[in-house]
Amino acid sequence: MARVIGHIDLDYFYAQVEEIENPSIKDKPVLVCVFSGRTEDSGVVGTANYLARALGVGSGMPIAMAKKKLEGKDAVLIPMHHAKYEAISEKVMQTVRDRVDVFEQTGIDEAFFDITNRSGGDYSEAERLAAEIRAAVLESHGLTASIGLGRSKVVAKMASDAAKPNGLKVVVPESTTSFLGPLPVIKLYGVGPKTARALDILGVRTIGELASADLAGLEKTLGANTAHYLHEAAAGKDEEPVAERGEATQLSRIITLKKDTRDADQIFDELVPALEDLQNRIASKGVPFRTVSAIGIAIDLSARTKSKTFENPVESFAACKSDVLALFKELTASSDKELRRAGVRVSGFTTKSGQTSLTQFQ
DNA sequence: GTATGCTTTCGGC
DNA sequence: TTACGGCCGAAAGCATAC
Repeated sequence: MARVIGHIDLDYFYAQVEEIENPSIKDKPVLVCVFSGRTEDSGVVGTANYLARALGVGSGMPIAMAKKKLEGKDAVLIPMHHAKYEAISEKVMQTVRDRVDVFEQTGIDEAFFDITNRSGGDYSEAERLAAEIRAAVLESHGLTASIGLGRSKVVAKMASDAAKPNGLKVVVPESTTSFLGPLPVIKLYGVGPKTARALDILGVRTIGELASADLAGLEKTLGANTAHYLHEAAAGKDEEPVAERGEATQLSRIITLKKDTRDADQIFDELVPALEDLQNRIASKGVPFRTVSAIGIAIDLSARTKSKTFENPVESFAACKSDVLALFKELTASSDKELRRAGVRVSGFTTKSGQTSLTQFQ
Protein backbone atom coordinates (compact mmCIF):
# COMPACT_ATOMS: atom_id res chain seq x y z
CA MET A 1 0.00 0.00 0.00
CA ALA A 2 1.24 3.50 -0.83
CA ARG A 3 2.26 5.42 2.25
CA VAL A 4 0.29 8.56 3.11
CA ILE A 5 2.41 10.90 5.19
CA GLY A 6 1.25 14.28 6.43
CA HIS A 7 2.89 17.36 7.84
CA ILE A 8 0.98 19.98 9.80
CA ASP A 9 2.27 23.43 10.54
CA LEU A 10 0.44 25.99 12.66
CA ASP A 11 0.43 29.28 10.74
CA TYR A 12 2.73 32.02 12.15
CA PHE A 13 2.10 30.34 15.48
CA TYR A 14 3.22 32.74 18.23
CA ALA A 15 1.84 35.79 16.44
CA GLN A 16 -1.43 34.02 15.67
CA VAL A 17 -1.84 33.16 19.35
CA GLU A 18 -1.35 36.82 20.24
CA GLU A 19 -3.86 37.87 17.57
CA ILE A 20 -6.47 35.51 18.99
CA GLU A 21 -5.91 36.89 22.46
CA ASN A 22 -6.17 40.47 21.20
CA PRO A 23 -8.09 40.63 17.88
CA SER A 24 -7.65 44.40 17.62
CA ILE A 25 -4.05 43.89 16.41
CA LYS A 26 -5.07 41.59 13.54
CA ASP A 27 -5.00 44.31 10.88
CA LYS A 28 -1.50 45.49 11.89
CA PRO A 29 1.97 44.02 11.42
CA VAL A 30 2.59 41.85 14.52
CA LEU A 31 6.02 40.72 15.72
CA VAL A 32 6.60 38.33 18.59
CA CYS A 33 10.10 39.18 19.77
CA VAL A 34 12.87 37.63 21.83
CA PHE A 35 14.26 40.63 23.69
CA SER A 36 17.74 39.79 24.98
CA GLY A 37 17.70 42.64 27.48
CA ARG A 38 21.11 44.06 26.60
CA THR A 39 19.74 47.25 25.05
CA GLU A 40 16.16 48.31 24.46
CA ASP A 41 15.98 46.81 20.98
CA SER A 42 18.55 44.02 21.11
CA GLY A 43 17.10 40.66 20.21
CA VAL A 44 15.44 39.00 17.26
CA VAL A 45 12.00 38.47 15.77
CA GLY A 46 10.57 35.08 16.73
CA THR A 47 7.55 35.13 14.45
CA ALA A 48 5.89 37.76 12.30
CA ASN A 49 2.32 37.70 11.01
CA TYR A 50 1.76 37.83 7.25
CA LEU A 51 1.14 41.58 7.19
CA ALA A 52 4.64 42.06 8.64
CA ARG A 53 6.13 39.48 6.26
CA ALA A 54 4.71 41.35 3.30
CA LEU A 55 6.75 44.33 4.50
CA GLY A 56 9.96 42.29 4.49
CA VAL A 57 10.13 41.22 8.13
CA GLY A 58 10.66 37.61 9.13
CA SER A 59 11.79 35.39 11.97
CA GLY A 60 15.44 35.59 12.96
CA MET A 61 15.71 39.22 11.93
CA PRO A 62 17.26 41.64 14.46
CA ILE A 63 14.53 43.68 16.14
CA ALA A 64 16.24 46.98 15.30
CA MET A 65 16.26 46.07 11.61
CA ALA A 66 12.61 45.00 11.72
CA LYS A 67 11.63 48.27 13.39
CA LYS A 68 13.34 50.21 10.66
CA LYS A 69 11.42 48.34 7.97
CA LEU A 70 8.15 48.92 9.80
CA GLU A 71 8.61 52.63 10.51
CA GLY A 72 5.28 54.41 10.33
CA LYS A 73 3.37 51.16 9.78
CA ASP A 74 1.75 51.02 13.22
CA ALA A 75 3.46 47.70 14.01
CA VAL A 76 2.84 45.82 17.26
CA LEU A 77 5.85 44.28 19.03
CA ILE A 78 5.07 41.70 21.70
CA PRO A 79 7.61 39.91 23.90
CA MET A 80 7.55 36.14 23.59
CA HIS A 81 5.39 34.28 26.14
CA HIS A 82 6.85 30.85 25.75
CA ALA A 83 4.93 29.03 28.48
CA LYS A 84 1.63 30.19 26.99
CA TYR A 85 2.51 28.91 23.50
CA GLU A 86 3.74 25.64 24.99
CA ALA A 87 0.42 25.03 26.74
CA ILE A 88 -1.65 25.81 23.64
CA SER A 89 0.63 23.70 21.45
CA GLU A 90 0.16 20.71 23.74
CA LYS A 91 -3.62 20.86 23.37
CA VAL A 92 -3.53 21.36 19.59
CA MET A 93 -1.10 18.49 19.12
CA GLN A 94 -3.41 16.19 21.08
CA THR A 95 -6.26 17.13 18.75
CA VAL A 96 -4.11 16.04 15.81
CA ARG A 97 -2.74 12.93 17.52
CA ASP A 98 -6.29 11.69 18.13
CA ARG A 99 -7.00 11.70 14.39
CA VAL A 100 -3.97 9.89 12.92
CA ASP A 101 -2.30 6.45 12.95
CA VAL A 102 1.18 7.60 13.98
CA PHE A 103 2.16 11.03 15.26
CA GLU A 104 5.59 12.68 15.52
CA GLN A 105 5.91 16.20 16.92
CA THR A 106 9.06 17.92 15.65
CA GLY A 107 8.64 21.41 17.04
CA ILE A 108 6.29 23.57 19.08
CA ASP A 109 4.17 24.30 15.99
CA GLU A 110 4.65 21.34 13.68
CA ALA A 111 4.33 17.59 13.41
CA PHE A 112 4.45 14.68 10.99
CA PHE A 113 1.74 12.05 10.89
CA ASP A 114 1.02 8.80 9.09
CA ILE A 115 -2.55 8.10 7.93
CA THR A 116 -1.77 5.20 5.61
CA ASN A 117 -3.97 2.78 7.53
CA ARG A 118 -7.01 4.89 8.11
CA SER A 119 -7.01 6.21 4.55
CA GLY A 120 -6.42 2.75 3.10
CA GLY A 121 -3.67 4.35 1.00
CA ASP A 122 -6.32 6.30 -0.88
CA TYR A 123 -5.25 9.92 -1.37
CA SER A 124 -8.84 11.19 -1.84
CA GLU A 125 -9.79 9.73 1.50
CA ALA A 126 -6.55 11.08 2.99
CA GLU A 127 -7.40 14.55 1.74
CA ARG A 128 -10.77 14.32 3.47
CA LEU A 129 -9.09 13.25 6.73
CA ALA A 130 -6.60 16.12 6.50
CA ALA A 131 -9.41 18.61 5.94
CA GLU A 132 -11.09 17.24 9.07
CA ILE A 133 -7.90 17.74 11.08
CA ARG A 134 -7.64 21.37 9.97
CA ALA A 135 -11.31 21.91 10.80
CA ALA A 136 -10.90 20.33 14.25
CA VAL A 137 -7.88 22.50 15.07
CA LEU A 138 -9.77 25.64 14.02
CA GLU A 139 -12.95 24.61 15.82
CA SER A 140 -11.29 23.56 19.08
CA HIS A 141 -8.48 26.10 19.34
CA GLY A 142 -9.29 28.91 16.90
CA LEU A 143 -6.01 28.39 15.06
CA THR A 144 -5.45 28.02 11.33
CA ALA A 145 -2.96 25.39 10.24
CA SER A 146 -1.55 24.20 6.94
CA ILE A 147 -1.20 20.56 5.96
CA GLY A 148 0.78 18.83 3.24
CA LEU A 149 0.29 15.20 2.18
CA GLY A 150 2.70 13.08 0.21
CA ARG A 151 4.51 9.76 -0.14
CA SER A 152 7.32 10.63 2.30
CA LYS A 153 8.17 12.97 5.13
CA VAL A 154 10.17 15.21 2.83
CA VAL A 155 7.31 15.53 0.35
CA ALA A 156 4.77 16.12 3.13
CA LYS A 157 6.93 18.83 4.69
CA MET A 158 7.46 20.60 1.38
CA ALA A 159 3.77 20.31 0.56
CA SER A 160 2.73 21.97 3.83
CA ASP A 161 5.23 24.71 3.04
CA ALA A 162 3.56 25.23 -0.34
CA ALA A 163 0.11 25.17 1.29
CA LYS A 164 0.66 27.90 3.85
CA PRO A 165 -0.96 29.94 5.10
CA ASN A 166 -4.24 28.23 5.94
CA GLY A 167 -4.09 25.66 3.14
CA LEU A 168 -4.01 21.99 2.24
CA LYS A 169 -1.73 20.63 -0.46
CA VAL A 170 -1.92 17.03 -1.64
CA VAL A 171 0.94 15.64 -3.69
CA VAL A 172 -0.18 12.26 -5.01
CA PRO A 173 2.74 9.83 -5.45
CA GLU A 174 2.72 10.15 -9.27
CA SER A 175 3.16 13.93 -9.00
CA THR A 176 6.14 13.78 -6.66
CA THR A 177 8.87 14.63 -9.16
CA SER A 178 6.86 17.30 -10.97
CA PHE A 179 6.13 18.92 -7.59
CA LEU A 180 9.69 18.80 -6.22
CA GLY A 181 11.71 19.15 -9.40
CA PRO A 182 11.41 22.90 -10.13
CA LEU A 183 11.88 24.03 -6.51
CA PRO A 184 15.25 25.55 -5.49
CA VAL A 185 17.44 23.18 -3.40
CA ILE A 186 17.37 25.55 -0.42
CA LYS A 187 13.70 24.61 -0.01
CA LEU A 188 14.55 20.93 0.47
CA TYR A 189 14.16 19.73 4.05
CA GLY A 190 17.72 19.12 5.26
CA VAL A 191 19.40 21.65 3.00
CA GLY A 192 20.49 24.76 4.86
CA PRO A 193 22.53 27.75 3.62
CA LYS A 194 25.84 25.87 3.86
CA THR A 195 24.72 22.84 1.88
CA ALA A 196 22.95 25.07 -0.65
CA ARG A 197 26.19 26.96 -1.25
CA ALA A 198 28.11 23.71 -1.72
CA LEU A 199 25.49 22.48 -4.20
CA ASP A 200 25.54 25.79 -6.06
CA ILE A 201 29.28 25.38 -6.65
CA LEU A 202 28.51 21.96 -8.15
CA GLY A 203 25.99 23.65 -10.44
CA VAL A 204 23.01 22.09 -8.66
CA ARG A 205 20.28 24.72 -8.20
CA THR A 206 16.95 22.86 -8.26
CA ILE A 207 15.74 19.76 -6.47
CA GLY A 208 15.28 18.11 -9.86
CA GLU A 209 18.93 18.74 -10.69
CA LEU A 210 19.88 17.29 -7.31
CA ALA A 211 17.83 14.15 -7.96
CA SER A 212 19.59 13.56 -11.27
CA ALA A 213 23.05 14.67 -10.09
CA ASP A 214 25.96 12.24 -10.06
CA LEU A 215 26.01 10.61 -6.60
CA ALA A 216 29.79 10.16 -6.58
CA GLY A 217 30.26 13.86 -7.27
CA LEU A 218 27.92 14.79 -4.42
CA GLU A 219 29.75 12.45 -2.04
CA LYS A 220 33.05 14.24 -2.56
CA THR A 221 31.78 17.56 -1.21
CA LEU A 222 28.93 16.53 1.09
CA GLY A 223 30.16 13.24 2.55
CA ALA A 224 28.67 9.85 1.71
CA ASN A 225 25.84 9.96 4.23
CA THR A 226 24.45 13.41 3.45
CA ALA A 227 24.92 12.90 -0.29
CA HIS A 228 22.98 9.66 -0.26
CA TYR A 229 20.19 11.02 1.90
CA LEU A 230 19.75 14.24 -0.12
CA HIS A 231 19.87 12.37 -3.44
CA GLU A 232 17.02 10.13 -2.28
CA ALA A 233 15.10 12.97 -0.65
CA ALA A 234 15.28 15.05 -3.84
CA ALA A 235 13.45 12.24 -5.63
CA GLY A 236 10.87 12.14 -2.82
CA LYS A 237 12.04 8.63 -1.99
CA ASP A 238 13.14 8.99 1.60
CA GLU A 239 11.77 6.10 3.64
CA GLU A 240 12.03 7.78 7.05
CA PRO A 241 9.20 6.39 9.18
CA VAL A 242 6.96 8.60 11.26
CA ALA A 243 7.75 7.69 14.86
CA GLU A 244 6.41 9.06 18.12
CA ARG A 245 9.17 10.86 20.02
CA GLY A 246 10.00 10.11 23.60
CA GLU A 247 11.35 12.43 26.22
CA ALA A 248 13.81 15.17 25.30
CA THR A 249 17.38 13.88 24.93
CA GLN A 250 18.99 17.16 25.96
CA LEU A 251 18.06 20.27 27.91
CA SER A 252 19.78 23.61 27.68
CA ARG A 253 19.60 27.22 28.83
CA ILE A 254 21.44 30.01 27.13
CA ILE A 255 21.47 33.73 27.95
CA THR A 256 22.81 36.95 26.51
CA LEU A 257 25.46 38.36 28.85
CA LYS A 258 25.11 41.90 30.23
CA LYS A 259 28.37 42.77 28.49
CA ASP A 260 30.88 40.94 26.32
CA THR A 261 33.51 39.15 28.39
CA ARG A 262 35.89 36.21 28.52
CA ASP A 263 36.02 36.08 32.30
CA ALA A 264 34.79 32.58 33.23
CA ASP A 265 33.88 33.49 36.82
CA GLN A 266 31.86 36.47 35.62
CA ILE A 267 30.05 34.30 33.07
CA PHE A 268 29.30 31.66 35.65
CA ASP A 269 27.88 34.25 38.07
CA GLU A 270 25.55 35.60 35.41
CA LEU A 271 24.39 32.09 34.57
CA VAL A 272 23.30 31.20 38.11
CA PRO A 273 19.58 31.98 37.65
CA ALA A 274 19.52 30.12 34.33
CA LEU A 275 21.22 27.13 35.94
CA GLU A 276 18.66 27.13 38.76
CA ASP A 277 15.92 27.12 36.14
CA LEU A 278 17.59 24.31 34.24
CA GLN A 279 18.00 22.44 37.51
CA ASN A 280 14.25 22.64 38.07
CA ARG A 281 13.54 21.23 34.64
CA ILE A 282 15.97 18.38 35.27
CA ALA A 283 14.36 17.69 38.64
CA SER A 284 10.85 17.59 37.19
CA LYS A 285 12.10 15.20 34.53
CA GLY A 286 13.38 13.09 37.38
CA VAL A 287 16.26 11.60 35.41
CA PRO A 288 19.96 12.23 36.08
CA PHE A 289 22.37 13.26 33.31
CA ARG A 290 25.88 12.15 32.39
CA THR A 291 27.10 14.94 30.09
CA VAL A 292 27.31 18.66 30.73
CA SER A 293 28.42 21.24 28.14
CA ALA A 294 29.44 24.86 28.36
CA ILE A 295 28.18 26.86 25.37
CA GLY A 296 29.68 30.14 24.26
CA ILE A 297 28.68 32.47 21.44
CA ALA A 298 31.31 35.05 20.59
CA ILE A 299 30.81 38.67 19.60
CA ASP A 300 30.96 37.63 15.92
CA LEU A 301 28.16 35.09 16.68
CA SER A 302 30.44 32.08 16.14
CA ALA A 303 29.65 29.27 18.56
CA ARG A 304 31.90 26.99 20.60
CA THR A 305 31.26 24.29 23.16
CA LYS A 306 33.22 22.28 25.72
CA SER A 307 31.72 19.25 27.33
CA LYS A 308 32.42 16.64 29.97
CA THR A 309 30.91 13.21 30.44
CA PHE A 310 30.87 11.63 33.87
CA GLU A 311 31.30 7.95 34.65
CA ASN A 312 28.25 8.02 36.91
CA PRO A 313 24.98 9.94 36.32
CA VAL A 314 24.75 13.31 38.08
CA GLU A 315 21.53 14.57 39.66
CA SER A 316 22.28 18.24 40.13
CA PHE A 317 24.58 21.10 39.21
CA ALA A 318 25.51 21.40 42.86
CA ALA A 319 27.38 18.13 42.36
CA CYS A 320 29.32 19.35 39.32
CA LYS A 321 29.56 23.10 39.78
CA SER A 322 33.37 23.11 39.68
CA ASP A 323 33.30 21.06 36.46
CA VAL A 324 31.02 23.58 34.77
CA LEU A 325 33.26 26.44 35.84
CA ALA A 326 36.29 24.52 34.54
CA LEU A 327 34.54 24.03 31.17
CA PHE A 328 33.99 27.79 30.88
CA LYS A 329 37.64 28.40 31.77
CA GLU A 330 38.64 25.99 28.95
CA LEU A 331 36.20 27.67 26.59
CA THR A 332 37.37 31.21 27.25
CA ALA A 333 41.02 30.15 27.16
CA SER A 334 40.60 28.53 23.73
CA SER A 335 40.02 31.85 21.94
CA ASP A 336 40.73 35.56 22.19
CA LYS A 337 37.19 36.48 21.23
CA GLU A 338 34.92 37.83 23.93
CA LEU A 339 31.64 36.04 24.50
CA ARG A 340 28.28 37.70 23.90
CA ARG A 341 26.08 34.79 24.98
CA ALA A 342 26.67 31.79 27.21
CA GLY A 343 24.75 28.73 28.27
CA VAL A 344 24.79 25.21 29.64
CA ARG A 345 23.46 22.01 28.18
CA VAL A 346 22.92 18.63 29.83
CA SER A 347 22.41 15.37 27.97
CA GLY A 348 23.00 11.65 28.27
CA PHE A 349 19.96 11.07 30.46
CA THR A 350 19.69 7.62 31.94
CA THR A 351 16.45 6.40 30.40
CA LYS A 352 13.66 5.05 32.51
CA SER A 353 13.52 1.89 30.41
CA GLY A 354 17.26 1.50 30.97
CA GLN A 355 16.70 1.69 34.69
CA THR A 356 13.99 -0.93 34.44
CA SER A 357 16.21 -3.35 32.57
CA LEU A 358 18.97 -2.66 35.09
CA THR A 359 16.75 -3.73 37.97
CA GLN A 360 15.98 -6.91 36.08
CA PHE A 361 19.59 -7.93 36.53
CA GLN A 362 19.54 -7.36 40.25
C1' DG B 1 36.93 -3.53 9.67
C1' DT B 2 33.18 -2.70 12.66
C1' DA B 3 30.89 -1.25 16.62
C1' DT B 4 30.52 2.01 20.13
C1' DG B 5 30.96 6.22 22.69
C1' DC B 6 32.21 11.03 23.22
C1' DT B 7 32.85 15.95 21.58
C1' DT B 8 31.78 19.43 18.50
C1' DT B 9 29.29 21.52 14.87
C1' DC B 10 25.31 22.02 11.91
C1' DG B 11 20.58 22.84 10.66
C1' DG B 12 15.81 24.11 11.66
C1' DC B 13 12.28 26.77 13.84
C1' DT C 1 25.61 51.96 8.88
C1' DT C 2 24.62 48.31 11.67
C1' DA C 3 21.72 45.85 13.79
C1' DC C 4 21.48 39.44 16.15
C1' DG C 5 17.67 34.33 20.59
C1' DG C 6 17.02 30.30 22.70
C1' DC C 7 16.14 26.30 22.14
C1' DC C 8 16.03 21.31 19.99
C1' DG C 9 17.80 16.84 17.40
C1' DA C 10 21.08 14.88 14.27
C1' DA C 11 25.38 14.34 12.01
C1' DA C 12 30.33 14.73 11.61
C1' DG C 13 34.63 13.82 13.34
C1' DC C 14 37.47 11.53 16.29
C1' DA C 15 39.15 7.92 19.61
C1' DT C 16 39.00 3.40 21.46
C1' DA C 17 38.09 -1.50 21.81
C1' DC C 18 37.69 -5.77 19.83
